[in-house]
Amino acid sequence: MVGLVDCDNFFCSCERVFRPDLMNVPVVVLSNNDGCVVARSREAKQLGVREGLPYYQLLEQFPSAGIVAFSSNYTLYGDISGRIMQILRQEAPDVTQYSIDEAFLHLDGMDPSKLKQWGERLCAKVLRYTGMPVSLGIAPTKTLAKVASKYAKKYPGYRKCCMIADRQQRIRALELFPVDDVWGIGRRISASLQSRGITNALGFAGLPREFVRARYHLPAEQTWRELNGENVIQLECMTVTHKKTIMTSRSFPGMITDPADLNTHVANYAARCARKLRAQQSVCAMLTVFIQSNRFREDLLQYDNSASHTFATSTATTTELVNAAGALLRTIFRPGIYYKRAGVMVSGISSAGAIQPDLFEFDPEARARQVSVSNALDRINDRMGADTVVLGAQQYRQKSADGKSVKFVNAIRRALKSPDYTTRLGTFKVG
DNA sequence: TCTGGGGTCCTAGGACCC
DNA sequence: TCTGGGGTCCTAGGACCC
Repeated sequence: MVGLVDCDNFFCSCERVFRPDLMNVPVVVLSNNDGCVVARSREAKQLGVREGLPYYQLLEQFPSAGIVAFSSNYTLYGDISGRIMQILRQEAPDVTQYSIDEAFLHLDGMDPSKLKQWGERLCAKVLRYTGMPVSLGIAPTKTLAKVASKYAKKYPGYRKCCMIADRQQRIRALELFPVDDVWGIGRRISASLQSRGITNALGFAGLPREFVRARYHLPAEQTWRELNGENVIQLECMTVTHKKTIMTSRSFPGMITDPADLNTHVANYAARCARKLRAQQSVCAMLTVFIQSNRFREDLLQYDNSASHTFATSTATTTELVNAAGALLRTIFRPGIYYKRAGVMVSGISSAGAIQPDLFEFDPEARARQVSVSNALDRINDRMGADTVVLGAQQYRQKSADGKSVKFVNAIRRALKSPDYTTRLGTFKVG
């Protein structure tokens, strides 16, 4: 059997851990720049707050609903996630973290007749130790465990743990389950199924396998098999060791026309990619920069372009990535465009221990210097706080009104951020 | 005024090879 | 008028996920 642990309204629940006064209050968490709603508490969902709703529209549509909004606080969420995973690893034989708020439990070898009770106790323990409500679905396959976890979440009678053990329970569960809620069935396939009159998961599972394969391709066929009780999605495959691409991108609070400003953003994204690469002991062979205008402003000239650079020798040093990104940006920058978003992506990722040096251009001493500079940056920033030391190209500047002085500004708007309760004692007051 | 960010895998089609 | 066949690799785009 497989278990799926899923935190209830994860980001909102994290905010509530240190704000128990919000326990029955509608809460939402916003994306970067306080742009859109990315998480909603149960109360907010009941009010009809859609996922992805722009914050300004939320204010317009729910002026007096008493909704409390937070900027996203990924430091807090990551830390709480780590604490939950730690408890799961203590209690379950084998755990695969699937996302920041989900983990699969490999439950072979455990007594099936005791799994339900064991699961209830596990969820209660996570709640007691971390303050986070979690739900657990147990079933023969991962896709069915996902189904079960949604029932566990929805109906209090399950005491946070729902198990699909035999054929009859499976049929019943799928019959009452909307097909568009099935893991692996997205918007497109769901729309196509609806047009054929298939609205629940059982209808999908009852289609001929060959038809599903031909019409919806391999991933949907795997979902079909999983719903029919065949375990095809392997836990091992999902154990993410090294990411194959790494991306850092942002939308800007306003719009940008100045190439120097744009360059500062791109330099920071490149530096962040370099940091992420080093964190997983990797190097990249290729770097891509992309810039975009504001797609919501149809009255403005639209522009969307990207360019890539291949390194002679794979690298993860901040200096090399920032330099390459700056050079690429100069090739695609077009004056007169109001830029809204930019990003840096690195790919061709391999292990830092197995670098293939370029035959003609490789300079071991220069490389060693770059690597030690990057390592020093990491050590300082780990200890003193992110972005304590950055390259000159990464500095955001804001001139004073008289133009005589320059100060640093935060590029991201996070006006409603909660304190980093669990990781930075100095940032909030007790009591 | 204000509209998120970061991934994975699959498939089709073109480039290229012998 | 005639102008092969079979294979691999790469890339862009689609679909999905959280």
